[in-house]
Amino acid sequence: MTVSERTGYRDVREEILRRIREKSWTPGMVMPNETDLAAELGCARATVNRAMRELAEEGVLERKRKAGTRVAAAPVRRAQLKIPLVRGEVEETGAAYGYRRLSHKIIAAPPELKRYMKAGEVVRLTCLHLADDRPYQVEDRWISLPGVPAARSEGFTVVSPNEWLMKEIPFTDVEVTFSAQTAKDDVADLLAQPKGAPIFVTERATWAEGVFITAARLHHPQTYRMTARY
Amino acid sequence: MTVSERTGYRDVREEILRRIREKSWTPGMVMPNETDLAAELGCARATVNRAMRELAEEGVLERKRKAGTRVAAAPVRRAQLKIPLVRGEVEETGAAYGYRRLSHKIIAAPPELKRYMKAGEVVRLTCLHLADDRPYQVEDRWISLPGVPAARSEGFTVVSPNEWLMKEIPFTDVEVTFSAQTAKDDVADLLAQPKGAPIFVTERATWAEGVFITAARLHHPQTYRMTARY
DNA sequence: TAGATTATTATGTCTATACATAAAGGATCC
DNA sequence: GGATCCTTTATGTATAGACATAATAATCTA
Repeated sequence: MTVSERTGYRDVREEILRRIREKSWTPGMVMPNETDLAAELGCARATVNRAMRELAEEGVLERKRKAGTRVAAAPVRRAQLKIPLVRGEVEETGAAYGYRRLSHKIIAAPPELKRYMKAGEVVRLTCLHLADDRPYQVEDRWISLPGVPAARSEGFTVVSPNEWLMKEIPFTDVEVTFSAQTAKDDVADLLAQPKGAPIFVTERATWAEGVFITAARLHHPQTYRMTARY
Repeated sequence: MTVSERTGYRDVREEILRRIREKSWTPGMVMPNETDLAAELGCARATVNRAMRELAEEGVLERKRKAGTRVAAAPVRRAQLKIPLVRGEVEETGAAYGYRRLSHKIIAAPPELKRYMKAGEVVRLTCLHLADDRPYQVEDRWISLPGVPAARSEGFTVVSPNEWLMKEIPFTDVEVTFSAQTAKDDVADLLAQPKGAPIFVTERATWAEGVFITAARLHHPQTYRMTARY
């Protein structure tokens, strides 16, 4: 038989959460230190450390050297948000993905990008992403030419800027913002929505090693949903 | 002087990202195993393990036992999304937080909750959250009485359901969904928005140890923004 | 040859130990 | 009283070694 399950970091994690729910440990309260808790639960300190560290990353615990670990008093939970590529998003629904470039020009960086780059040229694109030939998303895109010189000679007629950039400069740092907005007339037309329809807008800015690469504004028809689970 | 910085997991992390950006390692490609990379970089396997594990959690790498680690081919990046309490959200802007209960009754679980609970009663609430006496968010809330019996005797006139629940049942499991919707007339009125204004809607469902606790639908005026960074 | 069995391998995790480091708390000095 | 230094403490991280486990590859068997 020899059951003898030993306590792993998941067990420690669950035990901590259980004690919080049982109110043995209440928000704001300092909990035992790693060494003591490890001794109590019969495992190594590293095991307790991993459990506590992960819970702190999720916003459940607050940790400070010397001061110890406490249950978060005003918890700001942190969820993992999956950010797929448009193609993946469309294909997951079983639909066929389609892409169409609407406009393409090279211009001086407009004032809206001032936050990201002061001077220099950008590739300015508007694109349409399709699901089974029906409009799915309208994309406004700016690509920094100082940041991505190779973008000058690319037409983006076949490959979408997102996918091209993924191949060219993978795994950048990203900032994402979501908001609900009223469709401007042109966007509403493209998405086959009535004028003034609510639009779920995703704004993205990306950097590679501190250098600004690209900004995008993605417009989804109002049925769009974004899910996070934690 | 004795500089002799030793390579920590952050260094390994950066080194991996650098090689991907340099295209030494390309998407889909199998990269060296932990043991080899540790030897090459002059650190312990556990150090490489932590770096690789975290990158896999962020969606940059894909790992499988025996098969090894590869650069994600169709990466689904994962961002950390901060989910604060309404009060914190409001107070962060420097405004004074206010709360008003609009309606309160106990009813049988409506069909919209079928996904979460089949039978039993719920506390059905609508509330208004204020920033400096101006409407900030309209909340539709359902609390499962089988899940939270104590909610039956609570009036929620002073403390908002969110905060009451936080104290009563802290640190539950949550599922969040965001969408853009058109304001229904009553919600538009409450938020002092024109009819048909776009609304950013957050839907939340929470469980504690597998038991359904509560569902909420939070309506923000269209200016609302949600930011994730990664 | 198809299917079941076994070996191999890379990741997943735990342990004990060590040292680094941030920060609280106390001691000291003016 | 208040600024400065020192000590203590809990977390943060690195390491070597061990065993567990999933999944592939190789082997054997009917």
